[in-house]
Parts: sequence; C-alpha cells; structure tokens
Amino acid sequence: MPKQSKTYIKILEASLPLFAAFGYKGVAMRDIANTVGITAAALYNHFPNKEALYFKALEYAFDAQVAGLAAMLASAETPRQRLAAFIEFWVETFGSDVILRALLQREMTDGDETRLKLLVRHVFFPVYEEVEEFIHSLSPQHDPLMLFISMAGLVMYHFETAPLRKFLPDFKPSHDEHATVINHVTSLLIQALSIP
Amino acid sequence: MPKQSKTYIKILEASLPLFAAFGYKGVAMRDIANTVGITAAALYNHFPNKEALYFKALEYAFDAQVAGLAAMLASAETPRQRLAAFIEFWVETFGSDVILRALLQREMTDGDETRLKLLVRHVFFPVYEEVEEFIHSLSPQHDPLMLFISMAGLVMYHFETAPLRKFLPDFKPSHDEHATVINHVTSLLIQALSIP
DNA sequence: GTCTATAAACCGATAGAC
DNA sequence: GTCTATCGGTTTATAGAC
Repeated sequence: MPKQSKTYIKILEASLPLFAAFGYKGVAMRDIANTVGITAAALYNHFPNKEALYFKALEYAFDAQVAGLAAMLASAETPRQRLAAFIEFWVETFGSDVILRALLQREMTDGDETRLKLLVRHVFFPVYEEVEEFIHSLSPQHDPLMLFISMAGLVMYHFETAPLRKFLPDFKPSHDEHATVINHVTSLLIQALSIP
Repeated sequence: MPKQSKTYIKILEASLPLFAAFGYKGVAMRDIANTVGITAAALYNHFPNKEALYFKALEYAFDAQVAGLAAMLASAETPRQRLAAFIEFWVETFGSDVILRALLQREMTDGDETRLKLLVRHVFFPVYEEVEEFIHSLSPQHDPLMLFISMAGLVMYHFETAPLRKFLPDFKPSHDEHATVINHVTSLLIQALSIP
C-alpha cells in the first residue's frame, strides 16, 4: 500500500468529481476504478477500504486551497480594500471550483465529526485565522466569529441557491456572475459595518 | 395504491427523520418499514417505488411550512419591525426543525431539477412572494432577489456551520441560541439597509 | 393490506495467478 | 501492481398465499 505513487494520485483525482456529484454512497468502487482505467480490485493496493479512499480524497481536495488569501490581504491598504479582497477571494475560490463546493456542502450536511474537523483544519480555520484580526479591527462591536460566519454565508448562499434561483421571480442571468455577487455582498457589508 | 390511508401518512412521517439523517441512498426500504412496524413488501401497496415514496415524503414535509409568515408581517407596523419579524420567522422556522433543514440542505446539494422545483414552489417562492414588496420598499437600490438570498443565507449559514463552529476559535455556546442569531443578523441588516 | 419467499442486481472486499 | 473470479452481504422490487 504505497503512499504517493502515480496511480495513487490518479485515483484521488478521478474519485473527487464522482464523490462531489453523487456522494459517498452514490459512488461504487467499480465506478472509480473504471474512471482511472483499472479494476476495482486494484484499488485495494492503494487504499485499505472505501472510507479511507474517500478521506484521503477529501484531504487532497481541501489541501492548500487557501494559499492566496494572505497575499491578497497584505496587498490591500485600506480597510475597505481589505474587505473587498476578502470577499473577492471567497467568491473566486468557491465560485470557480464546483467540485470543492459540492464536497464542502455534502460534508457540512453529513456531519461526521472526523471529517468536519478536517474541514475546519483545512478550510475554515486557516481563513478565519487570516481575517480574525482584520474583522475585529473594522468592527469591534460585533462578535468576530458570528461576523465571519455571516460574511461566509452571505457569499456561499448565492452559490448554494444558484440551481434553484432561476425558478424564482426577478431572476436575471447576471445573478450568476462572480462580479455581481462580489459587488452586492461587498457593498452590503460596507454599509453594515460603516466602513469609510 | 391508496392515496391517504392511515399507514400512508405513518410511512411518510416515519421516513422523514431517516431521509434527513442518512440521505436517500442511506435509507433502505426495510428501515422505513421497520420504523412503521410492517415489512418492506407492504410499502409497495402505498408507493410504486422508493423514489416516489421519497418525493411524497418531501412534499409532505415542505407543505404549509410557511403559513405563519403573512400574519407576522401584517402585525408589524414599522419597516424595522417587519424586518425583525421576517428574520425571526426564518430563524424559528428552520432553527427549530432539524429535519426540515437537513432535507432542504440535502436537496440543495443534490440538484435534482424536479425536486428543486418542489423546493421552490413550497418554500422559497411562497416566502419570497410575501416579502418581495417589503424588501423593495425598504431598499430600492438593491436587487430584490439578491437581497432576499443574502438575508436567507445570513440566517441559514449560522445553522449550516453549527456542527463545525465549535472547533473554531472565539466560539461561545451562545452562538447556537436563536436569539443570538436573530439579534446579530437583524442589527447587521438594519445597518446595511439604513433602516430608521 | 400484510405477510413469506425469492428473484435480480449491485456492492465492498478477498484470493490467487501473472 | 493489476488482473480474473468470486464470496458474502445488502438492496429494490415482485409473486403469491392469507
């Protein structure tokens, strides 16, 4: 059971779109094997069982997904620019990667403790750590964690409701564009937090 | 295949907590049957197959869940009171019913067109219809649908992140209380929309 | 309407040859 | 490290007696 062979990575990368689209129980080991181009039995030379494969795939997907944030925040000078940079980062990161977003959503509804901790360690904590000080500085009167969740939800819910929004009145195709979300959320927060 | 017998309803009500907790593929017909107190074969006298059972269960769960909103909005006099009433309704409706919330979340990640339309028809559209005018009146400069999604996400993400929030710094148990969410979100929106 | 029995398909995982 | 073959278990769904 090697840890970093070529096929090992190929298996992870092949399984991620499947798990994102159909969920853990919705994907058979045969499906992953077929996508890679091997048989299901061969998978067990790389992973002891399905659950371990899934966990390693999640780890692989969530890893180093937050790399750009620190630089983006550092290059911003005013509080308003830092806020805009943060929102833009959040929208671009999760808006452009449907697989990452689907996995995130599935894990959040599933509620497995071990995998939730993975989610926190790889996604939420690194981001929160980066913006905590900044959040507190621009709005000391708000609870920092609650404000962080509010900012995240403000962005994420536009993506989560994207598949059903088109059935609602007043829908416009521009609602799906990143720039629209960024502008809407940023202007809302600038007002809400009275940022000069 | 009768449509409204006693056991028909019992089956729906027994299946909902299971589907909410384990998802469609995570629940076997045997599981539902055992909870009701019959055998799996007997289920097929009430539903043609598993998928139909699931759809009828969803319909049953989402039905008439929005009844109280109109009255709450009508009893509020000032815009600020109406906003508070709306947020309170949203928090109480989805905060007190874990099953409804889980089903909603699962359907939003799953993305099946037919069931998404059910979600819109039973939940999002009735609520949006009720608040659309009110939203537009208190903030004409914002896109009404985007603002609606923002308000919904502002509330819902506090629930969606509840299972993982406790692993983040600055967490306090009070973050899980309805009153905390209501106050936080309402005050944020009052500022954001410059409501007198 | 519910039961027992069972069909038919699918699933995760293993054994053993190469 | 991958293959073929297969085991044991579970699943949806049906047939037929009561």
